[in-house]
Amino acid sequence: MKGIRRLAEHLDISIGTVSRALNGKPDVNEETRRRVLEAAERLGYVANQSGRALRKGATGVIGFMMQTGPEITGQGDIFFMSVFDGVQTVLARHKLDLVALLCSSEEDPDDYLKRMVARGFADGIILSATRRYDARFEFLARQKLPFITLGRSLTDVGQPWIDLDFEGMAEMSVERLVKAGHREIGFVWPHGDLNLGYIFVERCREALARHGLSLSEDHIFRTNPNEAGGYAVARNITASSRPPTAIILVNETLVAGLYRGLEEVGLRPGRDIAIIGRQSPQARFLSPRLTGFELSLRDLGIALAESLLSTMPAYANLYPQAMRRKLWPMALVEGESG
Amino acid sequence: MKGIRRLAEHLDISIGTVSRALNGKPDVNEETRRRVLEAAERLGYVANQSGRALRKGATGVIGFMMQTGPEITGQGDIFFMSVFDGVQTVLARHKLDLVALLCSSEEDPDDYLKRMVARGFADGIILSATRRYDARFEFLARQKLPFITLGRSLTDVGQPWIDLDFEGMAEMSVERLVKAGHREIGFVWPHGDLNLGYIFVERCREALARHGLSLSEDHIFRTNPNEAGGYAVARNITASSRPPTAIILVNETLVAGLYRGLEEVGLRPGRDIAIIGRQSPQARFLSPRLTGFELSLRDLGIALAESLLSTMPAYANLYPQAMRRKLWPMALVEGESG
DNA sequence: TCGGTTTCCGTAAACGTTTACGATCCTATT
DNA sequence: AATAGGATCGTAAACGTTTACGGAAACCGA
Repeated sequence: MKGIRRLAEHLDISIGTVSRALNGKPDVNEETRRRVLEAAERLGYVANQSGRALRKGATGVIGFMMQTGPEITGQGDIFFMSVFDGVQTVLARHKLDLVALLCSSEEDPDDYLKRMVARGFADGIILSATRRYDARFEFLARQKLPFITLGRSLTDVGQPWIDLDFEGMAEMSVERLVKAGHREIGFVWPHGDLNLGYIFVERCREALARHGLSLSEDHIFRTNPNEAGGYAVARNITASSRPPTAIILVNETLVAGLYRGLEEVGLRPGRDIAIIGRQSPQARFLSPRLTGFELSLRDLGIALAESLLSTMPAYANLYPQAMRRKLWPMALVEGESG
Repeated sequence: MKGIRRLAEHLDISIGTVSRALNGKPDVNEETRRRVLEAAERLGYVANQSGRALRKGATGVIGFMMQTGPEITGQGDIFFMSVFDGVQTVLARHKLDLVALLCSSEEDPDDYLKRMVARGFADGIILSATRRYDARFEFLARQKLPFITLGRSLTDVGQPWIDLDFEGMAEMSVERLVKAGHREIGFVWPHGDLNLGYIFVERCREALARHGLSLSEDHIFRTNPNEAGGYAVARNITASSRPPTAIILVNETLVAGLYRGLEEVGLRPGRDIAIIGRQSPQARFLSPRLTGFELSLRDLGIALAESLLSTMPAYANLYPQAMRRKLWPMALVEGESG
């Protein structure tokens, strides 16, 4: 005898009443409810996930899809750990759990998501690493599964999203560098089809144009979004026919490699070449100190969760004013690098 | 009409046969099986996770428990992404999926694990961030749930484990530094109750003793396992009454902060103070180059998965020779820091 | 031709919950 | 005292699978 049946037998009441008591239904005597809760606590009973999900059609789980593998796509590492923490503080209020759906680098993300959804794993999904065109959006919309994306895409099915304000970052970075006299500005654009790169470069191009400058293609340095990629950029800069005097990094994952590479070719950030990037726990301890954009990852996680819940029928009324779509602001923290 | 019933109706055969066909049972005509598989593919049918788990008592999911939050416990960031990738290559062979069970920094890990297990989430668990005494081991053993730990603990319930060879690292580091003439060696020990710190410091003490040296308590620098923690250590070193001439870091997460801190107090690694740590993607681009220990994270993940499977009745025969307990070797990669 | 196998498939029970429905008892009102 | 209505609980169906069991047809050897 297991599960709720055991608990019911132990208390000598029916399993229906036990279930109602545990789920806070109104039609159960308060004294009985107390007894049930007490016994459940003592026997360590927790409702079996599969049985409950099967009956209710809801799992109580929110999935955060992310890619695994040595070369992380776009955002780095500790980035997610902080966002998760924010998401969870919201989910915990509703007894929802967060799990990371880990798509192997060997599997197609679209296939992976399909499998997870068909399995009925999660009641809601958070998508990251959004691509220029992202079939996952359409798929989830067809499945009528609530989801939110961390990042935009040209594929738009009307779902809520939150994205970092790369537009603002582009404008401010260019503005700052031009004002400091730079005319040859380089842009580091990670390989892959992530949408953020397109947005960023495009807005940089516009900002340059406003000053009568044009963005030449050989000032766009495409590379891998990791330290090795940053290292490679340093070489490419010096090999360039018109070496840029300033570099803007849209990613935060490769700045350490870039620093190292620049040092090896005798360029010191802030003195010989200006660098503007993104702040991160790692970047805080670079030398010379990085000039870059910063944001609260935990708050971002909170906003993501609240927006997602606001699209889920069961929780929508609790978050009436949650933001549906938002460019998440980033603040420039001045260092010595540019 | 949904699920397997829809598929069966569509093919005009019984749901029993459909299920058998999909699950590769022998007693089904090959022609029928082909039709079923083809139709399933075309309609995008995947068995519902809850229904299947309820009936089979198995979920087809392996859980990897990890803590979230801005200060990661012990191992960093990209560390896990690489390990995951290794785990998944093994799991994929058996159509098992890996999910990360994300324990919020606000919740007690023991409680969290209990909830996840009671829910019946996973058929097997991989535990990381093992503590000096870890109640999770006993709990999982009582539940008879297969699990493996990445890390040891004084709590030992006979489960398989794989742990980095901190013993070897301690011995080799001390040996190398003593040979280079160092007599005052400092050790960075992250805050928290992770077991690895105890093992490491103890073995260092023994290695020192072999050379007639003793490890004085004020040469043990306890700090947070992140960059800020490394930064703080630099200050504490100079404030010490007998400043060490060499430092060994058991963690890989704080070396960047330490470098920065040392620079600010005018100490250059490799010239003014020796540093031995752990290699990582980030560390590869430090300057001066770090001397540190390196390992294949992907292979580690593969070994973890194979060992776990070998303890699960359904897969045990496939991995008869999987290692049950293993100190995972690390190789010293010489840099310029020590 | 006939009994015995094999091959294939349908039926129905089970997994652990939740919840609609109805039954029972009690209280209050007329 | 009769009745209405509320409070509380038990019963049983349903969720979507898998699988033990048994039956029907086909096949095979004597």
